[in-house]
Amino acid sequence: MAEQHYDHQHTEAKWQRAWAEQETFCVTEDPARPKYYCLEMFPYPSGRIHMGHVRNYAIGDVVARYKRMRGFNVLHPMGWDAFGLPAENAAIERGVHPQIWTQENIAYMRAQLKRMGLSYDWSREIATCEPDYYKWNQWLFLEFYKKKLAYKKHSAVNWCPSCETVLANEQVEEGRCWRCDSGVIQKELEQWFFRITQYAEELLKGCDQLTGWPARVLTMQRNWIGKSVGVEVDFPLAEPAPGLPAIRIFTTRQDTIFGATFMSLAPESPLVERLIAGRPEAVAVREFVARVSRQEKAVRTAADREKEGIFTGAYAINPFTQAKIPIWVANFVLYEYGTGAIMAVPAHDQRDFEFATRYGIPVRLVIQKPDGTLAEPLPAAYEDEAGALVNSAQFSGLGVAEAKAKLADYVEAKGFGTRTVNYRLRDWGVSRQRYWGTPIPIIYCQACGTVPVPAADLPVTLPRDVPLTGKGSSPLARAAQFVQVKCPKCGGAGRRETDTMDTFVDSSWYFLRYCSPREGARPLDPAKAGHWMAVDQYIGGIEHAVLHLLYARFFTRAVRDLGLIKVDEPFLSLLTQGMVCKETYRCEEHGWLFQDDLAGSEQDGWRCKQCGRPAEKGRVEKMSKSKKNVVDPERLIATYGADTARLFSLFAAPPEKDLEWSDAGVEGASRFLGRVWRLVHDMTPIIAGFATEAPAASVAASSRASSVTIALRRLTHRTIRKVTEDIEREFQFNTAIAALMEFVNGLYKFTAETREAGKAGEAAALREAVDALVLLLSPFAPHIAEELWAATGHATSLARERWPLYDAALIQEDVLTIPVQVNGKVRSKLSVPAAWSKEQVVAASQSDVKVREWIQGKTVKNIVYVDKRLVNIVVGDA
RNA sequence: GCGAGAGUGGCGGAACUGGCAGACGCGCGAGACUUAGGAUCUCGUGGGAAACCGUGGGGGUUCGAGUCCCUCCUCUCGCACCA
Repeated sequence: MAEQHYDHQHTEAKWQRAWAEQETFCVTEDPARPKYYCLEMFPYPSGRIHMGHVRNYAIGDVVARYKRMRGFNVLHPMGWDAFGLPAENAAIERGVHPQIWTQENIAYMRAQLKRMGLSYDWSREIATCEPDYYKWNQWLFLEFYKKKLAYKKHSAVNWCPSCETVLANEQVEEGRCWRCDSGVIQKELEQWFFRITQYAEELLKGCDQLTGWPARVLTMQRNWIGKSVGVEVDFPLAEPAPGLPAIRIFTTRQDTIFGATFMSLAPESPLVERLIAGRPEAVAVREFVARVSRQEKAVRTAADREKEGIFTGAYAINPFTQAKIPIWVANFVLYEYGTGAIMAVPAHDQRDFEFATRYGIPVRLVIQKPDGTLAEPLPAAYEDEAGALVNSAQFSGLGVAEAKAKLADYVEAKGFGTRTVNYRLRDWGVSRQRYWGTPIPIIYCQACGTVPVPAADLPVTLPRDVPLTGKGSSPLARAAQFVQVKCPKCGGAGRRETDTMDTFVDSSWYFLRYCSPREGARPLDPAKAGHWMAVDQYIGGIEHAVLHLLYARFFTRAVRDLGLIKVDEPFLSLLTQGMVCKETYRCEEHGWLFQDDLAGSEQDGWRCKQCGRPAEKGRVEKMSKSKKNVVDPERLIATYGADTARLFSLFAAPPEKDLEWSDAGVEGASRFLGRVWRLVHDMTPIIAGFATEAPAASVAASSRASSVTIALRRLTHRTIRKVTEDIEREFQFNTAIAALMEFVNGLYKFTAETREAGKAGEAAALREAVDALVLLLSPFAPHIAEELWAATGHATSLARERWPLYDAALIQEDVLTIPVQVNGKVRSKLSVPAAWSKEQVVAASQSDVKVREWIQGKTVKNIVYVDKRLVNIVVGDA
């Protein structure tokens, strides 16, 4: 028999080879066709792909293949986010050079991705650790430096006192060093920054344009940028210090300024020292400041951290009440935000309230609730903005919103201060004291100072042999050959910057590089980037909702302002796929257990293979090595094939929701493909005589409109519509695949009947159905689809075929089933011609035997008719 | 605490604008073909003996509510001293 068993290994390898040899998915700019840029977040080459990758890239590949079939010229590239810490750890732990380790991983993972049958243009592959790529990181850095978008300043870094090293944020786990578990402290270092805050307002406003992004990602971006509109106000000192007549604060609640009964400074503020100099309080205050800044990050940032502070001995004057108010230092005031000093209004700010209560500072009510029920002493701060001002001189009686405006006017008119906007977004610190990253292209010269490496000297390549110990600061600092350099300006002795760039820099513009990946003179070819950008559909994990996406949006604007591209936003539409999860198992003796470490069964209970104790079934959690609930895609693909792996991960849940792993679900996906395989091969002899071209025409020509033909064609065209709409509507692949399953179930019924009849018209309609099935299946399971396409007599690759279109006329039913309700409960179902009018359907429903039982002896009060859908007869007692 | 999202059969999940709840898959049951089948094909499968009851609980709007409104509960994910 022709069908035999479906051999996925052979078939998948065969088509992967064919696609590669024919360069099926290589693209160039084509003015004749609309472009479509489909992009999935590129992976870190950690060694092997995981199920999250499978899902991410399966989703992206369906989009790319579907859009291609819809006539778009699709750019679908892939590459490697290849710089990063794990490579350095491998070097420290196993003595493998990061470059070797990375290259080997890339080679392995590339082969894995190829085995998934993903329709990438591999000729555009990039790896960020290659000098050809990171050269342009450096080039962009220098352009930013020219525009003062890159600058250097002192800043606090995470420091592990035991390892004596700087830690990246992601190496700090709950305030502790990931390696030795010591408490991480903050240490001041000179670091490079990108001035992302210059674009804060634009990045915020841009969110409104991103209609193709999930609302929650936009919310997270907006919150991260954190715009606050308020005023800065000077509070004069009661006894001005030399050169320090006043302390400037920032507030968004200027309406409460009459309630400011003290001030608080951040412990880090340099003003503290100037205020306490020569006072008896100085010693105690210094001690307090030292204690707070010595505190570990985890302790300092804990949510329930107790508010504490110390009085400086100095007083300020509230410019509105003229009251003399004490100046404190408080642990909860942030030096980095606003002016590092606040006016404290205990009646209307919970933090100030707690502080005031603890230290016996007066609480002054200045906003009264609309119902007037607030009375002193307050049990807690009233922070709500509903209400009116009281105890606020000429401003008393104003509503909060109005008072904010009037007080801001007043502050400006009197010269007390100015309206100000603050963002919680901070400039992006890009210096990393690591080896495996892009060297920052800067030289320090005794005579000339900070000197950028001339563009002609790029790239500054990473020296190959550098001892990596994980101790101390930048590894590059120990590479004398690298550090010692002539100053490009004066030729004198210079010293290279030894920090490397944050790897987020690499991923902030890689999507631009894909447009012209081998461009040698610039980071990108403006004509090509102009053609392809922006990315039409970006797909990746929600974990990048803030940082990566925000940095990429910033880079896009910065590169735009260098004149290289024209777009403002990099990603028009964003799909954040859910996590891949699986149940966990735990043994009280041996901890988390792999599936393979379990004995027993679901019914009889699971046991630990090692000790025989019962294994407790835990909750469904994100697949992770630590929980031992991972599934290796390689095994999955080897056993079931890439098509099954893809189909399962697309069918089990909608893309943006979490997906729960299920062995049975994989079986189901595999079984479905087997069903398709057998069905199509069963039909091949029947449909062989019918042209592969224009099946619809041959159906029409030979059809004598038998009921079988009509029903078959209706099923075919309904399926085309359903699958198309589900893909177009938010990529609902799970329901699209369900529709294909229904199609196949339906076709199985037709084959039995049709083989009996064997009429020409029906065979032609079957040809149409089978062709449609294979085409509709192809984005999801491309290998088996190609094989079936060829088996049914087609000479060309499916990948270049057009997506089928449905004929609306064929979808129409001629007989409808209308449920008839009595008082909202279904009592009967009517089969009526689709052409019937309301009156005809209503009349038929009232004469229906089953309906009559329910309306007999009752008064018909109302009849609701929903066109072509339902009748509801409302009756009451006679 | 604040913000967002979600609670539907034994399980994963369907149900676009209010209109037959449970598509599709898994699991389970029955049958067919078989030396055999954990393969394949067909049929059935929310609960209940039934009237009826069923989309986290309670209330409301409506001829009609999984869907809209109010309220409460639970879970998940973000942000958590940003003045």
